[in-house]
Amino acid sequence: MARLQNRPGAGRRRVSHSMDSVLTEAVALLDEAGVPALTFRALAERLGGGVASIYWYVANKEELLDRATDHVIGAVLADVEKLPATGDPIDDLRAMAMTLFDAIVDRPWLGPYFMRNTNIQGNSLRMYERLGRETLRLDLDARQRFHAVSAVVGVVVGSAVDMGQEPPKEVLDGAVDREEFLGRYAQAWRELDPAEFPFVHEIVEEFDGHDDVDQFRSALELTLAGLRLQAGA
Amino acid sequence: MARLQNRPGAGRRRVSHSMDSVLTEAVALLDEAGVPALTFRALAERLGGGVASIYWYVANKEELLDRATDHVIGAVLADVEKLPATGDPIDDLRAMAMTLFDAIVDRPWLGPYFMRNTNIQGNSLRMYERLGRETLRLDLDARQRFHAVSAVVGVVVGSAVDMGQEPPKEVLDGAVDREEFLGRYAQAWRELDPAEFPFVHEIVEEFDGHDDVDQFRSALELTLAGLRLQAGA
DNA sequence: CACAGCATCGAACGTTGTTCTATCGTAGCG
DNA sequence: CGCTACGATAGAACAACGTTCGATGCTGTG
Repeated sequence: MARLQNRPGAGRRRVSHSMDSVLTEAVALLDEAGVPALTFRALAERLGGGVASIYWYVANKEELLDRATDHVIGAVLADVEKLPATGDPIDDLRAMAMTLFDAIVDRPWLGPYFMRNTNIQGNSLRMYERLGRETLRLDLDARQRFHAVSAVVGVVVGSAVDMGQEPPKEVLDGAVDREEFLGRYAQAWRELDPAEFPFVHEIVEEFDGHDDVDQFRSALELTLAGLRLQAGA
Repeated sequence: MARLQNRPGAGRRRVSHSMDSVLTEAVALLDEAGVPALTFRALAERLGGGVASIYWYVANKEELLDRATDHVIGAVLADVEKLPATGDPIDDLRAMAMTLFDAIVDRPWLGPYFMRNTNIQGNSLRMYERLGRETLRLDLDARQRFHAVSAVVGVVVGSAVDMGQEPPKEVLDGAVDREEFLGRYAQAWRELDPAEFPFVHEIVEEFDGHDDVDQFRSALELTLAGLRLQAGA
């Protein structure tokens, strides 16, 4: 029996891709089941082509993730630019941060990759610029402006990472919903010694069933209040 | 020739471990070269034993990372508890957050895993309690306290994640130092169109050679200022 | 029609987390 | 002293992954 070894490209119908189709399908996989679902094999199957072809468009998986991230940030940037200006830079900053956060709520996989490599992520850089431009209207020096934007981005990413950590996988399967997952945690907290954990007992009812968006908004509000104070506005 | 297949445990001298030795060596690997360096095979070799033995102590890699994280957070917690109380809860909160952040600066791999699973991470939970206890002395309601601690932890983790992202690997190899790595980024930014990126140009000199600790401290200060305002103190 | 080079592809490689099953070593017991 | 049960250890095998290799198809240009 003849060995058909090392005869690549024989038999199968060829398929032609494009950077855009690669990223679109990559994002689709990420949306469906997060980062673990984005494998070169799964992506190739979805594109109807071979695994190695993808390497013509991206050098490695890291670049694939960076480009996929920037791909969706492009749409978010468009949303941000459509936001009406209120005249108050801090109000505008809040609106932009909320828009950005909403996007990450929709796509929890975004969190860890957002703003990771502005060389590749051109839209992320534009987003950074857009946020920073608001600080130009505040009475701050360059360093304060730099730190202010870093702080706002930090709040967004910090909350996003906190949220984005996949619940062991029962939730992804749909076997257990988020509510129950949180509830189990809360129950474990309630059973702690109240003398040793007074604070945890104080807030456990707030934690149980809490809304991530509320949590984020509060954190953002604290930062913005501090910023307003700093700018004397 | 006799096949020596499927005769495990034959020949090699047996080694006995302990939860503590497993975690200590795991942390050593993480400290040396980050998360990618912590493989079950590398860890087994370091312990002088077999790969599968580690699975008697932890169910999987996730749990290994959670336990390793909590292992070092235990030491940080001890540092935090040694901190002198100033009488001002917000000043104490700042000191604790700084201590926590310093630990993450020393061990960048900590960032993404800190506070991930308080079921396993008992020390992280105690740290959370410790931070929260300061808010009990502020004039806030339970929800505000919950959000305040979340915000502070968010700032720490957000900055830590931002910092912890391994520079492509030239820096890890020591071929390029952090200074030059930042400088290259800054250079790329300087070459952008000033009309399109006025903010980036405004802050590029601040970015170049900036100190992560400064950046973190500023973000923390904004949050704490907002908190002080909220508590009316 | 030949050629160049862009784009695609199957197969193979090395590494990883994890599981399977066999084995060792000792504490308890008669 | 021997036997047994069980806590603990171990090598080999497996499936999945990212990545590389070299060959092959396709298409526009001369």
